Amino acid sequence: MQTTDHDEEKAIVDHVYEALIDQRLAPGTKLSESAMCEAFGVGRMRVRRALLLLSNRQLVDLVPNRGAYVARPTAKQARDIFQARLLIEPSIARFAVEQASTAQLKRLEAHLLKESAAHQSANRGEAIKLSGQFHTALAEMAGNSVLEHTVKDLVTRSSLIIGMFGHAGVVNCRDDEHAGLVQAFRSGDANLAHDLMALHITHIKDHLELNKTNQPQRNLTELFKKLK
Amino acid sequence: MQTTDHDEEKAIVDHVYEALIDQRLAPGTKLSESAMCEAFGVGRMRVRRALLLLSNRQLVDLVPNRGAYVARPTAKQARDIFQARLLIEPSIARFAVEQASTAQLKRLEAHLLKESAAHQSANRGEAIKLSGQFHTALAEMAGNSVLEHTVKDLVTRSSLIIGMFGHAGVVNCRDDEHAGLVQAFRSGDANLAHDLMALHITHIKDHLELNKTNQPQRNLTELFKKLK
DNA sequence: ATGATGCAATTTGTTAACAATTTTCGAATC
DNA sequence: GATTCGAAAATTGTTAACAAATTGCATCAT
Repeated sequence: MQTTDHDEEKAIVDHVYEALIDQRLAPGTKLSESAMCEAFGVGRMRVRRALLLLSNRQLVDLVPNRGAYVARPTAKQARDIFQARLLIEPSIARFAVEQASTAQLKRLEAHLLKESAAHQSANRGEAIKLSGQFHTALAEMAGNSVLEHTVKDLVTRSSLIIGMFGHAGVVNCRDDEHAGLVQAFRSGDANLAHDLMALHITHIKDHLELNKTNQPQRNLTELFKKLK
Repeated sequence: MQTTDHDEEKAIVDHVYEALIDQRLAPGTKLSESAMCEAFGVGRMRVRRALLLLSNRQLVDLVPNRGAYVARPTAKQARDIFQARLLIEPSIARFAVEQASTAQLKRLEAHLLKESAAHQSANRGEAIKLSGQFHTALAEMAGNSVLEHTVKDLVTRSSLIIGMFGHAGVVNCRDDEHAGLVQAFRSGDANLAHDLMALHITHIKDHLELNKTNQPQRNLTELFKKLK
């Protein structure tokens, strides 16, 4: 299978997803065409199409004549997203337990180990990245491509939400809750996995400050840096 | 607020959604750029971007150097889609009952009347259109934009699935089941709406023939093989 | 007829130039 | 010093020409 045309922009989109999950791209960040062209070594058309796809997933705001900006979810959107996650992901966990092969379970265990290590070594960046990937990994294991893509979008947008509404210093997922979920996998208890996931998502949501007046912009931190 | 740039291609995308739900665009239909340009009276770029967005929602297959074709869901995709609908839409129905304003309820009643009329007058095209819209209308009423968009995609893809795997002459939704749902709305019984929706989706799915040998294509090549 | 071959015509993909808008920055003014 | 204005620069949006691939069709040979 030769490299088709769409692979390049798919790669761009995937890289942006990853950067968002890892919280390396903050809400409101401008994604200028020239910068993207340089970053990925691609023509303007490819960048343009990638940005269109990202905006279609509501990860990027495309402002006419002003360019592309990493989306800044509203409190309402945040509530909708977590309501959706609370509806979908517990069942994902259930399906994943029911469908998991031993190889998949093994990979999940390995993932959890890396995640715990990152937490213990206070490697915040790595911890954020791995805890986001935990949820998408489960969605893959459930074996339903529709739910997998939906959850991937929701998890990615959740990273933006945490960037907008999370307290400073608080990591998005507590790894011990992930550990509990993996334990449910080991014992093959689908119902337990379901309930633990529901609890887990509720906890993530409860650590947000959605009622805080719509934070105008968090870019203030960046502005302060520049003032220095 | 003036008409922005993206409105045009958004309009194209919306029109295609509608045509797919109404089953006026069959799976496999070629959507050539020139034809689309003519149909919507826009430049090639707009068409191109609209097709990219549709392919991103898996409603269109973009084949390199060969153009865009209305997607032909596989049996696996069909199962995934209905599993997702069975997971999401009953809760949508519950939320909708809980959130519905009297104005919304009134519109739903009006919709049901039109739907019944279309059924009784054997207006197949109109009946298909309205029964598809019933589900998206409920998703709107639930007040969650994430779930609304997700359901809209799933319902649209379901129309393609019915075009692929449904028996000839069978309409996708039975209007009496929609009537039952509206009755649950009248009585404000959210749990009943939940269960009726679950039943309803199960019925739709059960009327498909997903196990039938993956209808490769009712294309001419397949017919030629059979003639031989 | 059937199938293969090659050339034209069509269709899709890409690039680059051009147009329109916004942003930047400095000078002029108060 | 702050503000306003305007032109230059930078950025985004659009168009059109060009390149590449596929399709259609006529021709030819079997």
